[in-house]
Amino acid sequence: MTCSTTSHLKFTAPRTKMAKKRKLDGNADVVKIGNKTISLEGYLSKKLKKEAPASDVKDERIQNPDLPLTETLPTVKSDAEDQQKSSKIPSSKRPAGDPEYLKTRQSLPLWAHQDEIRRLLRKDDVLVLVGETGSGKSTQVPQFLYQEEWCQKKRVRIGSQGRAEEVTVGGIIAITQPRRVAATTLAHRVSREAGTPLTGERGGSDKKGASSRGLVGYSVRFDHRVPPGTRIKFVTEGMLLQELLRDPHLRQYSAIVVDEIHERSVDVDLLSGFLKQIVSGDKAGRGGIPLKVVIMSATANVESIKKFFSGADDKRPQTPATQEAQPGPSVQYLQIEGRQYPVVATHTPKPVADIQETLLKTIFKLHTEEPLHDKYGPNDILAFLTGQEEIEGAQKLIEEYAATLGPKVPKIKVFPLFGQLSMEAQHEAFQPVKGDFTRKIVLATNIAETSVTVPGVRFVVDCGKAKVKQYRPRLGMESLLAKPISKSSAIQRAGRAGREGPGKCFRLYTQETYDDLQKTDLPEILRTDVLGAVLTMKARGIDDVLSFPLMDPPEVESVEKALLHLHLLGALADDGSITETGRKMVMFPVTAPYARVLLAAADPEYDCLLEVIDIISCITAGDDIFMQIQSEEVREEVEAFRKELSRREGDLLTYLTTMQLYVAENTDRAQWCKARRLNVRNMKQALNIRKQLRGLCVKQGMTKQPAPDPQPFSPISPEQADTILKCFLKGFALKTAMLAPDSSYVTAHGKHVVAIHPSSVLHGQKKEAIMFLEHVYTQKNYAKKVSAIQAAWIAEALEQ
DNA sequence: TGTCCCGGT
Repeated sequence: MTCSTTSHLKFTAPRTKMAKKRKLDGNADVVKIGNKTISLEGYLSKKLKKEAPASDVKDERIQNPDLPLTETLPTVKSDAEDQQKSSKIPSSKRPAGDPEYLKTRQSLPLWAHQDEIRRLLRKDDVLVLVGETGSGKSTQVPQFLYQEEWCQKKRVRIGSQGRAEEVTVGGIIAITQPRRVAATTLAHRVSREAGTPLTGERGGSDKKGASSRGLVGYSVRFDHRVPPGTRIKFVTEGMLLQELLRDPHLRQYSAIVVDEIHERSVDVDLLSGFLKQIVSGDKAGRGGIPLKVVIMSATANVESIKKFFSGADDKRPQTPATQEAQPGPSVQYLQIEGRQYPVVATHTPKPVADIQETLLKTIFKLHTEEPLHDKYGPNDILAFLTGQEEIEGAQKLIEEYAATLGPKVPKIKVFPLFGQLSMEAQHEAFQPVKGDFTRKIVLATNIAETSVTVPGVRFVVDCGKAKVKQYRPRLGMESLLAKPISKSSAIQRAGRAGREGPGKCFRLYTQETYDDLQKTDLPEILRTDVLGAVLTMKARGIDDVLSFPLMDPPEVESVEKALLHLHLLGALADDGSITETGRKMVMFPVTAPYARVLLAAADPEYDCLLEVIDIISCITAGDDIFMQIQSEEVREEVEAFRKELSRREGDLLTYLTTMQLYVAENTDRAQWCKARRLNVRNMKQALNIRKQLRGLCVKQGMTKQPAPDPQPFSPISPEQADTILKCFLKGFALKTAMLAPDSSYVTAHGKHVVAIHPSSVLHGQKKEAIMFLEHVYTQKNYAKKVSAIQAAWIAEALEQ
């Protein structure tokens, strides 16, 4: 047999070398790593190579295969009415936009639809807009609308004759985003397109450009740029919910554009409910001026969303309130093509037994058969896996096998990509790979599905699963397990191969498995503890939370559990109305139990507010400020440093010591973190949260202005430690466990066996009783953020 | 005795 294909040649060359180098029991097609043996035999042979390709598996073209890929420039015909309207605005007041960007804007699929969008919103108040990836909806829609007549600021009289007041309504369009980076980068992009500056903290407190007016602004936590004259404001969903506390009628806005609604965060579900109430209400709170709502989705299954806003879907129990509700508004609908290259998806002919093995084979088959570059750019590979452990295992396998390949085979560089990775390590995965003769392979979790875009990707490998957190209200705990993804998620993953040129997606599951996938993911509100959602509603004036409009209402039992829990925390009175305590709790950007602990800490009985703020700042800053240590050598080295941080009372006091030493360190905090393997990004975030919480507590009169940093470090006494832990029990009385005779921990509430998670400083230790802030089922029932407490404290805490 | 999908106020 002659080796006629180059790819085969490429593989034959390294085999002898690999055999020499790795001494693999005489079988060159076997890779042995740890206790795992993977056979590549057959797969790389010509025989199988003829069978494997797409001929015997079904192909599926994803997203507009017929779309012309050449950029067409539609001629824009503005109608007479439009020209007349815009000519009334003095040209000096009409930002023309930056001509440099005009050509690019005109090439967007959305550009040709701008008159239609304006017309639909003049007619009705709600528009559902489906625009697939690359349509330009997030940047263009607000620019099309802000000069509309209905979008101008107006003075109106509000209230009955006796106590009428004149207020300003409208003038600004808000565009909500699920993530901070999206809100800030979109704002920068639109301000450049508009040719106006994006400067000024809260309308101009910084020196440079403080007085310069701008069209575009943004507002996310810890970062606000709203120049005077802002008409288009990008915000996170959570930020707009927060504004809703102060201004229930959203009076400063003429329109709210809800972007990426298909992601279905709890925040966007709540926001949709409030927006539905505003658009279908009597508008008295806005002086009769309507609020326009544009709902934007990247996926086309919006039937339920349309029904929700038009009121045709009333799933709520029939109560006097729902029966009297007015008929909903009419909802306009528009679908716009995306600008994606076609992606061909292939499925495996048979179910895959070993994901790692099939992943390795798929990647090396691609690597040897496909060119490194083509006219569209690099041909890199992005693989979707479930978690850190799987990614690191796969990386090791790929690197070991790649090292055995001969000099004629292109090199491979593997980049892991998951949330807990440092900023620099994540950044590396986005850079073009160094060296012409190298292919980039990114092994990612779901972070690459929505949160970040890896450039250069033309091949996607999809394992078909993702880890999903699910709350179990009956058990009061959550699970984090790998589950099959939805069809919509599979399509989204495949689409990542078609951003820069025609792509291919290799699904490591069968066509049949794909066909059986759920159409969409379960929205977060059905997978999470609704405690926070219920408190959010109560604080915004919703008395009967069960009749609040939600696209997917949680089970009544879950809501009732949350109401009881809030009552136990003192946020709700016996009649279900919100208490003073509850109103104070929602002011804090932390979950209800933490907010309760903050309030208790200000009580003279405990008097440990600054300490509690330090602890809560560390906990809510990210997954964990302590990074996991891989190798044994590093562990010994780091343990020496970490010893001075850890406290025998457990994780909470360890966090406190860490924060106190961190702020006392005044030479090189980054280096200090590095030596202790602390996540620098999370520590900086913790410091931001600490500053915000301190500010809020001062404002609430809970404490006087704390002394500025750096303060000298003085360790907490055992008595003070007891007080702090008792204070945390005010929020976490139910999350406690006692040591049983068989050395297991049994929870006080529910009598479940829990194990102390290996990330805890108390892992492997036996204490009389423990308190834990998190309860997650993964491999086992794990207790996380654990502290040692006295058994007597549990009864004491439960009595209150 | 051995570990963590992604976001957000």
